[in-house]
Amino acid sequence: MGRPRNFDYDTALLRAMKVFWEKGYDGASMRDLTAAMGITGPSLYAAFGDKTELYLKTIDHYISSDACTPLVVLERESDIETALKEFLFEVIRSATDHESGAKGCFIASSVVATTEHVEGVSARVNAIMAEAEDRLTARFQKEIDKGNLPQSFPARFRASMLFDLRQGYMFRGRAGGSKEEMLKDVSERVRMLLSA
Amino acid sequence: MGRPRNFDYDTALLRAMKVFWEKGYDGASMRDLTAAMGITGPSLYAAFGDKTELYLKTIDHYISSDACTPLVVLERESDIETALKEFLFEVIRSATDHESGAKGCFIASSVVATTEHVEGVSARVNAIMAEAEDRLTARFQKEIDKGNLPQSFPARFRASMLFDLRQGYMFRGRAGGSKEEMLKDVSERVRMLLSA
DNA sequence: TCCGTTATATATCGTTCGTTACATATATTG
DNA sequence: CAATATATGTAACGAACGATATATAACGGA
Repeated sequence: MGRPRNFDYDTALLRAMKVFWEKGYDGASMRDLTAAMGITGPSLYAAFGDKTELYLKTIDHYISSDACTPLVVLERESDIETALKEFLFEVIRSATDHESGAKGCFIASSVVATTEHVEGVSARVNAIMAEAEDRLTARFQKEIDKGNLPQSFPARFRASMLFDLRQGYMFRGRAGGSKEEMLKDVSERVRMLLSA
Repeated sequence: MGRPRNFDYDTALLRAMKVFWEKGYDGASMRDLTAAMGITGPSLYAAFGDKTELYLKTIDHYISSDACTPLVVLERESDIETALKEFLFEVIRSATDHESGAKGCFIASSVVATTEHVEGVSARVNAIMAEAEDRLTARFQKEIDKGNLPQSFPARFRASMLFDLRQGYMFRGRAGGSKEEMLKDVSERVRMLLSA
């Protein structure tokens, strides 16, 4: 009941995320946000709450969509070597070619800077880290259980290596590194990750 | 000639870095900065220029001191396995125990967010990345030349792996990860980095 | 068709922002 | 001891900040 809003909630949220991603929490002004979202201040407050609430909503959106895309790819592909390559392809793609136009990783490049300063950020960052490492570990463990991977390194160890390599790619993307350069040694990285 | 300043330039710069590191460029207000530096606004402007100039000076300071400490350790130690371990120890230490009290890496956790938005940042970030990768590569190449390291992976490849692992540690540090947890698998990471 | 409800647009609130005049204090130089 | 030069502290500038009061517009239900 009542007058319907004449903007799309998810589209507006995505545009807000792009602004926070590129300018950071403090660098993104309400005027930047309303301009990018195509709505007025009161509409923003009515739909998303204040600036901090909007910020947390963009983080939740990123976590539940963009951040897990590489994980889905990794879990879908049965061959571990192919799975790892496609995981890294997806990581590199999102670091350099995100649909929003922003570079790097929203969490690693922008959000993490506010962990101590904006309430609720730390919990979200730790949650997504834990989930990612668990799912990466499960994928390696599955391969070990099938006998396709030497036990010389534990699954959790390979997972944390892969997770940290991801941060490296995200840093490179944010710093302006090219997709082509990052793609160069994916095969060798996979070979090292699977080494005995 | 003229009245001497009654604060220490480098000490004030270090305190400014801590503020930028923890709060980011936009999150750090001039009042935050002057309070932490123990000086007044006009003194800050006279000694360091405006906010952006001060910011760039803190970046230069970090690059020329903190950022290269692990590299120095790596180059000093002759045994490659020990060198890599101590490099990672130093990375983990600076990610979790920096004298300023800030967590993570100033560049990776804060500065990189402003690459597109603050003039001069991008050039500095790219310069320090290039230097770091060159010095890491040189260290691995030296070992290959001595015949202590298989040529199965090129020196530059091992270097970029190590560099990206560093970003992972820095991310963990910023997110509140503990030193002890990070130290756990240093030995195994070194083993994998030296694998054939 | 009128009412209750929610969204929208305009205008503006008080606060904080980065920055700077201005006057004063403390050094060196002649 | 002047004269000059630089640093300091106080106070305040205009601009931009996050947030909102108010009035109007557009829907569903009675």
